[in-house]
Amino acid sequence: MKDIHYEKAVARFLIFLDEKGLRKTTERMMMLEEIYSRHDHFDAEDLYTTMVDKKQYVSRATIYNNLEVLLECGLIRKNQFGNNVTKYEKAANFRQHDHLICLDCQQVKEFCDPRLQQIQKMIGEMMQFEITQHDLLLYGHCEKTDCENKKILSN
Amino acid sequence: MKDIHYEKAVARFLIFLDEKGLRKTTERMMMLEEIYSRHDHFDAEDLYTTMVDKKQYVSRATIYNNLEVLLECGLIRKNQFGNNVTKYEKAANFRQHDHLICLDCQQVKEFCDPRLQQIQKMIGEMMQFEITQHDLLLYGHCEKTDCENKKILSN
DNA sequence: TTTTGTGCAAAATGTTTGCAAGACG
DNA sequence: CGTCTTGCAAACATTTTGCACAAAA
Repeated sequence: MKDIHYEKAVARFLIFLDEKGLRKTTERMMMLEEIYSRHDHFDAEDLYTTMVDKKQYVSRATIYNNLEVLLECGLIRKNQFGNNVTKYEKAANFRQHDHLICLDCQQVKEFCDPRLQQIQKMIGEMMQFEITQHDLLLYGHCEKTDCENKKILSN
Repeated sequence: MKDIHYEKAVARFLIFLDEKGLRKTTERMMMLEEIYSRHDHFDAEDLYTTMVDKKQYVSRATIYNNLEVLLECGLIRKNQFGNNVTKYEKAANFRQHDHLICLDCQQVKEFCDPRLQQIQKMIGEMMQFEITQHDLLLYGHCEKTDCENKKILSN
């Protein structure tokens, strides 16, 4: 749990809070710890319920507020996989990657492709945009035998 | 307005409705016509208000229902550009394209890159997914002089 | 005439906001 | 202490649902 990524994230967060004149609150540190112990794509409600279950009491308002702070600090990444729910994942120290979503069982896999950086650069020049980030979503059907039931899961 | 794309869309829609045993209602045909006369990325509410303004009375429930039908028929495409609003655009007879979004003024531009098809194919084989579609979002800052004000527009 | 589709209003979902009370610096 | 942050509940925005009535086939 207390791995190197988490330690680095804490350090970075503290510096960020200081630079922005924001306070180091228990809630913020608890959220960072919880997020860095997860390996999934979660939404605000997931985070809220897990934390409450673990007796790490934090209100929804605080969750929403600080997801914004963590996002601005670059410690988490925001995603939307086709439905209207905003999903997050920890971000620092990990390679840029993109997502592959199964339309039947909603599982999300990750992959990397270096060509995307080239595309991003080329399109930016061509369209006269300063592109800061990309997000490639591939949708399809996975090969799990128990998938074709089209179960509706939340992730 | 009554261009070739629209005519083809109508034909395709009628066949689709017939095959699925769905009915050809006034509301469905009005929606298709309105959508094919637009050239933007709109949401359910945009469509609702425009149609009501034009005295093409359709309820919100009907809008939502039939956006699903049109989507399944492949006549429209669904998008989410970072906020929690589902945007749509007409789809038939147009080349696959992707989107470039300005984080300041929210304008959306379109582009094509053939390499994406290759990436899609390769990743599908590698990850053992049958990939049916992709969606590449590039985010950045456009070069409009009046953009940096970070105006909040809806599109 | 039999269903499917529509419209309305209520409910459900996800997120934001206002404000009093609490905690950080 | 002053101010930022939290927690609660109410407000909001978007989408879904239940049901009576209308209209395709």
